Amino acid sequence: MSHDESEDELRRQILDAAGEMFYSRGIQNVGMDEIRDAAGVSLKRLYRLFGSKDELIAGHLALSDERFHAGLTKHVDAADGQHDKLLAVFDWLASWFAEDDFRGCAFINCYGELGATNAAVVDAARAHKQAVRDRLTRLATEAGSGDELAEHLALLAEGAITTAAISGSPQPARQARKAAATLVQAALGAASHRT
Amino acid sequence: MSHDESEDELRRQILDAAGEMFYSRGIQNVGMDEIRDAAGVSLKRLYRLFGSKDELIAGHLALSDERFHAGLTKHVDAADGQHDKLLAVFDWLASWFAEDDFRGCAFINCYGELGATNAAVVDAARAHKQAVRDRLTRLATEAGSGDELAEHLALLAEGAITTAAISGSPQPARQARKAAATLVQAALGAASHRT
DNA sequence: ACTATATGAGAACGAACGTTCTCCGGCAAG
DNA sequence: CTTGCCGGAGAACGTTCGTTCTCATATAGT
Repeated sequence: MSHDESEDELRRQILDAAGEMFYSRGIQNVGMDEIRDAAGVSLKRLYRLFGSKDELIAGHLALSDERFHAGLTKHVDAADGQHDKLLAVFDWLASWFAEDDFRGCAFINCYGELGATNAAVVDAARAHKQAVRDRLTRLATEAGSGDELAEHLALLAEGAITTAAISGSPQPARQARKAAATLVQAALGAASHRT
Repeated sequence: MSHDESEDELRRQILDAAGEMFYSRGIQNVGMDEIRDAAGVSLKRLYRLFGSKDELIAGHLALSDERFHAGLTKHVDAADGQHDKLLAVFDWLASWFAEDDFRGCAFINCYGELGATNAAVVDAARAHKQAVRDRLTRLATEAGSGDELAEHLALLAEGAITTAAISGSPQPARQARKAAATLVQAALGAASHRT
């Protein structure tokens, strides 16, 4: 019952290797043999820990979601003021888009490729996007606005992600930020006039 | 040099059949044999007309682009006033999202699946998205605003497409329209105050 | 009628892939 | 040292798929 590395460490190591290849090349363009090589484990171990490629995909999406929220939290927490915290979301997008291996949203890419045949992928994508909207709703509420502003900002962020991916430029983050500032101004300005 | 059906008709017939399957199921989940069956042609004819699956993919994207612009034109032309023409874009999105086989943007789905291995797909997606932004820029200019508003509306539209696909609801079109109205108001209101 | 070309139906081929199996070496227990 | 189990390396298997080939048939030209 004792190993050189714990099963959790191995799982993480495999998900790291597989995830990077899944994201950069598309899931169906990565074979289990390549994952075995990149992770430095045997096929037997790989299948003992994950059972099937579909489980690996599910794990990859779970890890992506985790990292997404961690990165977002870090940027938002660093901003001062509830107004700025809302806009910090878009600053975080800018830094994400500037990463040299940026290739859009893992969930959207996965949805396009596998959504029609793998229900778990659709569920994971839906849950992830819903969680993002929920976070924006919380931020908007704390800033004194409501659901509607949050949904609008979510649409801007979503659009910026795919536009940045396809155009290959990080600029959409800045444009989205500017549009977001206008919407925040319109929403909070109106609210503060009322109070 | 005479056939029952012209080569152009056959090409269209094949692209229709292939395109529907590509879009609904993902490209790598559709085999050439299935396309042959659905289009009712022989493999030989299929390969004479297209040469390879990659050419079929390129043709599919070209046809998707054509239909996209035709549908958009129809909706925008039906709107009265340059202000309403800008917002008509989002009404058109709403009717698109309500189609029962709606599954997001063919270009984005294709990009996620094949972008890393097929440069033609990336080029087609980039060109398509750029063309959409150009159209919005034209509409925004005619409405008396500039590039910036057009980029912002493009981000909203883009975000609405993927959000509608993944959430499975057409509602993002309405939300995007509302946000767009706010942005248009802010941009044109400011402009008209200046004049 | 005869030849030559073209076509359709589908078999065949070669590669890739997910998954399982074989074989062998190492190691712990007795 | 022997025995029995566990794990690694990778061969093997069965399937799928893009593409090409075979062969029988139909048709056009002379």
